[in-house]
Amino acid sequence: MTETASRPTLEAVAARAGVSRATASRVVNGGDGVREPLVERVRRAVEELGYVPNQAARSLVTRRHDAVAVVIAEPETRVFADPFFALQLRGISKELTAHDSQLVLLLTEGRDDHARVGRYLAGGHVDGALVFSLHLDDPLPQLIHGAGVPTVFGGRPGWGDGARRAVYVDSDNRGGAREAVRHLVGLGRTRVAHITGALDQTSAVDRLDGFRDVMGDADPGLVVEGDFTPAGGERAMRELLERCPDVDAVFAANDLTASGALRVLRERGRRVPDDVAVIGFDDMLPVAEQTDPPLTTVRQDIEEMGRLMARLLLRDLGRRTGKQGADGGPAGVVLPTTLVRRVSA
Amino acid sequence: MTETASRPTLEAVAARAGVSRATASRVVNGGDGVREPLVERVRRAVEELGYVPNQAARSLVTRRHDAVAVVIAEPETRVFADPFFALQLRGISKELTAHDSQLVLLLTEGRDDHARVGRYLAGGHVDGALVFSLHLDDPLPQLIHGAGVPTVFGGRPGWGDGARRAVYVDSDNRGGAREAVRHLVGLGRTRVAHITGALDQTSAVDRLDGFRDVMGDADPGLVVEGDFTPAGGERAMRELLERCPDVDAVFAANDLTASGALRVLRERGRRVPDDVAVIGFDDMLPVAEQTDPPLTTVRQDIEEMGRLMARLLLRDLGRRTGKQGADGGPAGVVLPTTLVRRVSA
DNA sequence: GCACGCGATGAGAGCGCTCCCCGACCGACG
DNA sequence: CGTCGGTCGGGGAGCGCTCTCATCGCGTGC
Repeated sequence: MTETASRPTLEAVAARAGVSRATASRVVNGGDGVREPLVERVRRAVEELGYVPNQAARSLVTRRHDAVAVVIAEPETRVFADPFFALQLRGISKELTAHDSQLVLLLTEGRDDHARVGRYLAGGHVDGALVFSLHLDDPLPQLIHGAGVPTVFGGRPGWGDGARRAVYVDSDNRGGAREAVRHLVGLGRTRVAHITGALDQTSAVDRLDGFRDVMGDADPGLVVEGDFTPAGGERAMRELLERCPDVDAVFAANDLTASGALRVLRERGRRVPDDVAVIGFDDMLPVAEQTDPPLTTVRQDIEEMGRLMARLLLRDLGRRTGKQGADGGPAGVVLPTTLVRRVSA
Repeated sequence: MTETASRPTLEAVAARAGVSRATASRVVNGGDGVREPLVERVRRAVEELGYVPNQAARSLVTRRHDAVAVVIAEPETRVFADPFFALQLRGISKELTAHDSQLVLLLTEGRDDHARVGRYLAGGHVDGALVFSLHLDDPLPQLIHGAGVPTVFGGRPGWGDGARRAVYVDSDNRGGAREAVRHLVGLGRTRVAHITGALDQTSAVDRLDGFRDVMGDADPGLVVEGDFTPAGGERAMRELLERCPDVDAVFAANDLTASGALRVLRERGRRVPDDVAVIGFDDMLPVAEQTDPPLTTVRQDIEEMGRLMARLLLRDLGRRTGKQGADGGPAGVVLPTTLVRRVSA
């Protein structure tokens, strides 16, 4: 067939259409300012030759790449393997595709990788970056911020001052937590406990804050630290039952934690939701729907988060005439959450 | 700081090091044939200037991109959101990173996207492609095969003839299934059933074949079609219990299916594994470890699959002197599976 | 009917890099 | 000490494209 025989160039298209390279270029790039008959001729030539622009040559002169890096920091098996990132990637991918941008995926684990990512971004291979970094002490966000690449963060970045200027998209962790806890209170529960997530992540901190917004610091014994895993949920639940046997409701930092808690509750003969009501967070379907009983939880629209991140970045890239948007910028966009009532609360 | 002020070029590095552009280039690309003192001078200049090669300019002349596309076809929520792809991506990413290649992620759903992907790959933006396509009738593999881009498939592609020549990496679905079923037989079970996966996917077909390898076609009533979902597993299990109440073992096509089956079994008062032994497939941790009882299952090393795919592709790219490896090539590489014994069988 | 103006087209200069090829320089041998 | 062979460094072309600028042709207004 069409062997690897070097692909046709703009020059070839122009020749076949009987126009100059410049005109052919104009048509390929939208065709403004070229009269209809010529446009038609060029289009046909492109078709017949199977012409595809050489992106490298184009980038060389435009300094644009139509590519965005997605950086996912430290994909420990547990974290990365949950459907979270898959959904975000879907959302991001859809939005980027709609704008003819490519998605360059950068997965990192560990310091060496950080340096590599930093170099890559600073190297100007992509127009911008979407960064997921879960840990408060992760140096990556700062590093990237310093690289001078337009960036949008997924989830509120945890670093002090700079965070204020960073653009990010996050779920309303605090508000969602409040809603969950209020729901429990509305059910008439008085001994409401919270199993936190890994507190080195902003989402865990924010959910804890939401819990406290409603419950205050009344009984510190009702807050137990978890780590977003089922095992952590089990451990925390055991501790909780020991410390406060009269607990009648648990708000778990995520669904996985809740599933662990549920197991302990069942094992100890506590009925859910009769004796103890349980609420999770995430609405991670394979988990939330499969627990026994099905889990009431706070849903966040993960895919939409991804889409929004991409949209924000693309918008920023679009109006990159001057320097940084000096308009004091919209630091963060926070997406609403919704309480999904199933059986457990 | 270092404003966006155009990044330093090779020219600048050469000037600072007091050598020619060509020499600087040689050093940047390995430094063969340049004497030590000069190498050192250039290296320092690179360092001081913070020089990063312009990939576009380089690609323009070398026709290499150091980038590989990963195509994931039809990421329906369910499919894409399971940890499967995340793990494969990890494996792929690690291998690519080790070879200084970038990972361009292409997610598709539907026909339009296919065309887009085809165009992108044919456009020569990447050196090769890693393709995941789950459905037997998916036109994508053929389309890509036709695009003339070096490709490795994830999972045995389902299309007729061409498949024979395609390079792919797969788990030993058939062998794993055999092992699972033999284990059940070894437990003394005589009425062993199989809940299949979605039979438009090669993995489901292969697992069914493995089941038949051991059980023959003895009792066709013991094979029920599922769809890889928990709901499908429930439905199939109900049908099975109705049709063959004396069933004493179930080999489910994957863990999700098994979790659905387990639920029905529990609901019907059948004890697992005492009355009915159950085995899944995948060893998808969040599921297999959380079922009640914990699931015995067939583990496949997903991350390794990804890594292997990347390695195969890179190797192929490396020796791309002539045309396709005319050595009749190693069509497929099949990774072994292992039976993980937990409680359910 | 003629001059002016504006929009459409073509020519050409690079973008930053690699790589070919020639010139120069070094050491060694006669 | 002269000359020849081998090796290393520099000059230059050109990858395919975009974009500026000059040119051309047409329409319009007086």
